[in-house]
Amino acid sequence: MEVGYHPFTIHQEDNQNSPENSDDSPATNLFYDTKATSTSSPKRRRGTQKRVVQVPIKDVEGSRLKGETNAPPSDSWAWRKYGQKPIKGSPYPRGYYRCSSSKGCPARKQVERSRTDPTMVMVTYSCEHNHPWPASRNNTHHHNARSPPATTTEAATSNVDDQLEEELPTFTTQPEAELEPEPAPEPEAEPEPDQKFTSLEVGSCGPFSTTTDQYGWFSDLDSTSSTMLESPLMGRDMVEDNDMAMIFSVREDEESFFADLGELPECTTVFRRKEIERVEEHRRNLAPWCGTTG
DNA sequence: CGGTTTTGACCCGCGC
DNA sequence: GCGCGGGTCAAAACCG
Repeated sequence: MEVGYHPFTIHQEDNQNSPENSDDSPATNLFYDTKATSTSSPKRRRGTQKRVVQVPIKDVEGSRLKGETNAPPSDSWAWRKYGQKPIKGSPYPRGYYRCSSSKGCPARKQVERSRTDPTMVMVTYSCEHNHPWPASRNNTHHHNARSPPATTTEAATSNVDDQLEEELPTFTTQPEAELEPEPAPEPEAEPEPDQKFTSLEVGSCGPFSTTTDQYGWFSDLDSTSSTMLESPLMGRDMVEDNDMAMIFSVREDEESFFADLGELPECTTVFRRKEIERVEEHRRNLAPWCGTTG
């Protein structure tokens, strides 16, 4: 990775968004459901959680994938590409990646360049509910068998990760409260963490983790943003408490981006760090979103 | 040699 | 029922 996700926006989405809205409609873009998927189709995994991150392409360009239009933004996990598909209406293909950090890890991500803003890349992380993500490579570089991230763009991670590690999240997401109350045990989702991972914190759920440590992916992100946006749009049914449904980190210069979104402003709340800390403390009492092994 | 990427085929859900 | 589109599989190629 080059610089992690610097300016970024984070969304949560239902597992099955309208393809048409997958990335190019800002208004819809900012509204993503977090309901776990409940279809029975093997393709539509049950209880999957999704998070969408919008990453400026410039942060990604450094990673030159051979002719790759969607250089997958690097994060602290190892991903292996298992497919690529042209997306209707988009000049850019969508890349499908699966977590290679541990065996049987159901974590996936999709990388696709934004249609409306080719300078942005939409990264959709998905994880089965209650499935523990492998520990962020942030904390585990040394464990990985293939020392240098064998995958795509993650080659030059170390420095940035270390850097980011220091400015740990002053913000957090709040997914768990919105999740269906059912424990939803998913035996099949139980990963057999690779041996090499057994000594790691497998409890954290990667991009879906929720404590400072567990905010694995957030810790990968630059948290220099001074403004957080909450999107109550997640829906009350999913947000049973007053907890934040979601927090977007937005650089000031990106606020203009949101200003363009007609519906957004009226349904967003600006959070300051203090606010974030408060919420974060609150949310610590909540059950982890993607669950822990325990 | 092992892991990753590429890419066409296949499967499935959804809309008509 | 059919076609379309998205997501996944799997074999071959590629790479370190």
